[in-house]
Amino acid sequence: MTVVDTHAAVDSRRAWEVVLQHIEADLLAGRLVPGDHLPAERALSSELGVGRSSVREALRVLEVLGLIRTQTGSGPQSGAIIVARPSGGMSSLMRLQVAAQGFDVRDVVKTRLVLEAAVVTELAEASATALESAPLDLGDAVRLLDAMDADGQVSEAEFLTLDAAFHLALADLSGNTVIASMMAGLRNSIESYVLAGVPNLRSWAETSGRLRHEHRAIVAAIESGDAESARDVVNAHITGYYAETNFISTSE
Amino acid sequence: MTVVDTHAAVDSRRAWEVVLQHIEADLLAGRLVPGDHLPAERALSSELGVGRSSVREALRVLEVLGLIRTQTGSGPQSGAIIVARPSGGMSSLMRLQVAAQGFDVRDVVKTRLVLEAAVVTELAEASATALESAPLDLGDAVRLLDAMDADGQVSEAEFLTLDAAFHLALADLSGNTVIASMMAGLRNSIESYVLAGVPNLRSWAETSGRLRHEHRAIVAAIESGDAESARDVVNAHITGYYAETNFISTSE
DNA sequence: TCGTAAGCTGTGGTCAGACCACATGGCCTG
DNA sequence: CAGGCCATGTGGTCTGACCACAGCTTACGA
Repeated sequence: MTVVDTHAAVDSRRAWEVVLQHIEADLLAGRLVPGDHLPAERALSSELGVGRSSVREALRVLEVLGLIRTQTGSGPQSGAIIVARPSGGMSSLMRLQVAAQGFDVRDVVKTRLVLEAAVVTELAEASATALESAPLDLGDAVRLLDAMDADGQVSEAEFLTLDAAFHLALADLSGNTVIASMMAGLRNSIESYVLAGVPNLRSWAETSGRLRHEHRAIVAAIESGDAESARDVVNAHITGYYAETNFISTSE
Repeated sequence: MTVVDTHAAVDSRRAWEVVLQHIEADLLAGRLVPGDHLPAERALSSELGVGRSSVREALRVLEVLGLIRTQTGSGPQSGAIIVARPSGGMSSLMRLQVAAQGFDVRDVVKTRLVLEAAVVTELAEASATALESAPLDLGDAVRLLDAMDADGQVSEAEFLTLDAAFHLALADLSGNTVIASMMAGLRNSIESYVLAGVPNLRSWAETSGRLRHEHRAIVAAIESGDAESARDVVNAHITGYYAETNFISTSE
C-alpha cells in the first residue's frame, strides 16, 4: 500500500492550508466561538492526517492574525484559545507592509485622516442625539488628555503614546471595532516615523501645547454635537503635526 | 535564585519571532526590497541559530500577510521572494476575524461606506482639478460596467463579482493602496453574506437594474467633479442593497 | 556540430520522533 | 489534615529524513 491515496482526488492544498481552512470552517459554522479551546496540536495533526509541524504553521498564522492565544503548561488556560482580537494582527500586517514598501507612508496618513474624520463625525452625531438620561461619555478619552497636561512631567515619547491612546479611545467609543483596529494598525505602523519626526519640530513646547489645545477642541466639538467642526479640527490636528515634522514630503 | 541565566541576556522571544523580527529589520533597513530573494530556509536556520521549522513558521506568516511568495524547484523564480501585496493579507485577516466574531458584519459594512465615500470624493476632486490634457481616466471601471450590461448574459454571482471589481477599481484609481487593500479585504470578508442575500430580493432584475443605474451615476458624478453628489449616490447605492437583502438587522 | 535526454543540485513541503519547559492537579507522605 | 512531590499533558523547538519540483549541466547520439 502506498502512503498516499491513489484513487481519490489529490488535495493540492498545502498541508497547513488544510488546517487553516478546517478551523475557518469550524468558526463559520459556530462550532468554535471565542473562548473555546482548539484541539491539541497532536490531536489536530492525527485528526486531519497532517504532520504536527504543518498544524503549527497554521496556528502560527492564526496567532499573528489575532485569532488565537497560545499558552504552555496544563490546565484550563493552556493550549490554543480563540480570542479574536483584530488589532494585533492589523498592526503586524500594516507595519510589515510599510516596511516592505507595500504601503506608502503618505497613504497611511491619508487613510488615518479619513477614518479619524469618520470617527469624530459619528461621535458628534451620537452626542447630538444622545438622551439626557444617557449622555455620551467621553470619560476614558478625557482622562488621557488630563494625563497629557502634567506639564514638564511627560516626556515626548510618553506624550505621543498618550496622544495615540486618545485617538484610539475615540475610535473605540465610536463602537466600530473594524475602524478601531484599523486605526490601531495605522498608527502602529508609522509609530517610528512619528517619533523620528520630533527633532524636526521648531519647538516641542509649542507643538505639544497646540496638540493639547486641539484635543480639547475635538472633545468640545463632539460634545456639542458639531460634526463639521469636529472634522475640521481633527483634520488640522493631524495634517498640522505631519507638516511640522516634515513627515510627509510637501511635494504632494 | 532564578531559573534564568544571570550573565547572558536571555532571549525570551520565541524562535519564530526571532526570524520574523530579523526579516522585518532587513526590510526597514532597505537590505531587502521587493523582488529580492530571502535566504534559503536552511541558510536562515543556521544563520539565526534556530531550527528550520521555526524559520518556516515565520515564513508562513509572511506569506499569509502578503509579503512573500514561495516557489519550489530551482532557478531565479524559486525560493521566497519579497512581493508586498497587501490585499491578500488584508482579506485573510478580515475574513477570519469576521468568522471568529472579532468583527461585526455591520461594522464591516459601515467601514466600507466610509472608505467608499472617501474614494469617490477623492476621485471627484481630482477630476475637478484635472487638466484638459490629462483628464481622469475611469476607463477600467467603465469597462466593468459595460460587462455588467450584457443583460441576461450575466449570472447573479458574476454580476456581483463585477460589482466588487468596479468598486475596487475606483479604489485603485484613487491611488491610495492602503484604502484599496482595505476595500478588497472588507468586500472579501462579507462576500458570502452578499451572495446569501440575493434570494431575499424582491426582484433581481429590478435590483440589478437599479445598481447599474447607480454605478453610472457614480461615474457621472465623479467625472463632473461633483464630490457631494458622488458621496450621496454611493451611500444610497450601498445601504440600499444591504437594506433590500435584509443583510443588516434593521434594529440598528 | 548540434540537439536532446539524462541526471545532478538546490529549493520548498512535509513528516516523524525526540526532547524541553511549564503549569496543573492528584497522590503520597509526614 | 497539610504540604510537597511527581505524573500528565500542553505548546516550543530541534533534528533528520524524505519527497516533488524546476532549472542547469553534462554526456550522448544523430
